[in-house]
Amino acid sequence: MSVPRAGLHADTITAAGAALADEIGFTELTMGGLAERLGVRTPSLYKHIDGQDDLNRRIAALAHVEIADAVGTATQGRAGRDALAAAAHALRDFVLAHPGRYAATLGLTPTGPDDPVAIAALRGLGPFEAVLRAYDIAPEKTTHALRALRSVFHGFADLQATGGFQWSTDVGESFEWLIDLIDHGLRHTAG
Amino acid sequence: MSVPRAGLHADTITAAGAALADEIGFTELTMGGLAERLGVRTPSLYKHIDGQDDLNRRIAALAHVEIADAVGTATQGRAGRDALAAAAHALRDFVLAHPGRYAATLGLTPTGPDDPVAIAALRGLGPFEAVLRAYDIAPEKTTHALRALRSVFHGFADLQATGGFQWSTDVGESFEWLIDLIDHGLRHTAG
DNA sequence: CAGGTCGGCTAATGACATTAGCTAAAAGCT
DNA sequence: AGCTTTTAGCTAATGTCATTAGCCGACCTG
Repeated sequence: MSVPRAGLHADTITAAGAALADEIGFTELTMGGLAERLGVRTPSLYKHIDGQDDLNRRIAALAHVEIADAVGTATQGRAGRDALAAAAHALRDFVLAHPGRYAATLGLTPTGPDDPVAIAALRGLGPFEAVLRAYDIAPEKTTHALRALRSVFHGFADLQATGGFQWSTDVGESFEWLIDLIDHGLRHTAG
Repeated sequence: MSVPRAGLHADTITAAGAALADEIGFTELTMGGLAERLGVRTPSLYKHIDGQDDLNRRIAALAHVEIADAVGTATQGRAGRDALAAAAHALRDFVLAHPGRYAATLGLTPTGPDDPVAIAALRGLGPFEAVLRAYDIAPEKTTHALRALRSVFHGFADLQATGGFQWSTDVGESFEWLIDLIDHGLRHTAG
């Protein structure tokens, strides 16, 4: 029986899993479905990844890195409200374009400081830190501001992605309003 | 064979499911585990609820109602920054005390306008609307402000519940700082 | 081309949700 | 009380999924 090799690798599998999750939803992602997508039998995946939890964490880490890249490039050469808006839009666009891999980042408890997910998540903070630099935030308050930014944008992106906004008023307009809210807040809470 | 009835009801099952989810985590909640907790065989649950998805939605609806109650009572007789802080703390306390049922509210797409989950979620907005009343928000901007509040507090609560804050600075302090940020933002974005 | 590693495979197991169909407990009626 | 009807438990069976064990040929190295 001839069984030519498929040339799989952990990264290929992760990328395919992320893409499939974007298509059918993260919760619908199964090992069997992913294997089929890759033209391979389910157990073959276990030669490269350690099971579904490992796959989920790899997808989450990938998403964190991609988000960091997107927000980073979006804010290049911008400052203040400009940078804030660019970062917010980049994150929101990412979530709308890739709801599956974004969902993978939620509800994951890091296993430890050396967890790839934790590392990627930390790296993802860099661009947001850069956005804050243009505001007059006391150094010891930077952590608070960082957490605030993360909360706000993830909260909005998440609620939109999961259909939390049922009523009719334009969501994009609400998003702009939220950016103004944060911009004003950052200016006046700096002290 | 004598089989005395257990006296189950959809509401009892929902309550037990919510409690169990708080203990072991929402994603670990299974029909079998819940049945065992209730001293009953798994298929018996199907006489009262329509399966796991139905159970999840019932738990989510319960959580929405409970959150609305908690935030509502917490903000009674308060206004402005006081009310804002009370609402934020009530929500955060709820999420920390009941992570399982809170998780049930996330990632659920409402099936329609008559979905109990959607109705409960809408009712959950009332208390937040009340908080906004003390701020000088133009009526046509109320929706934006409401969405902003929801995004901010859910974002923070969620990140904390799922361990998104890995580093050391006191989270409670960050929370107070966030409340100030929103308070200032609401005052200065009102126009 | 001989040998070893390793990536595919089939087969088996076990957890889980769900459905079908039985039976006895409760509830209602005369 | 006795009879009937409804219904809430049950056992048994099915199907989906993740995971493990173990085989065997493909590829690399000499």
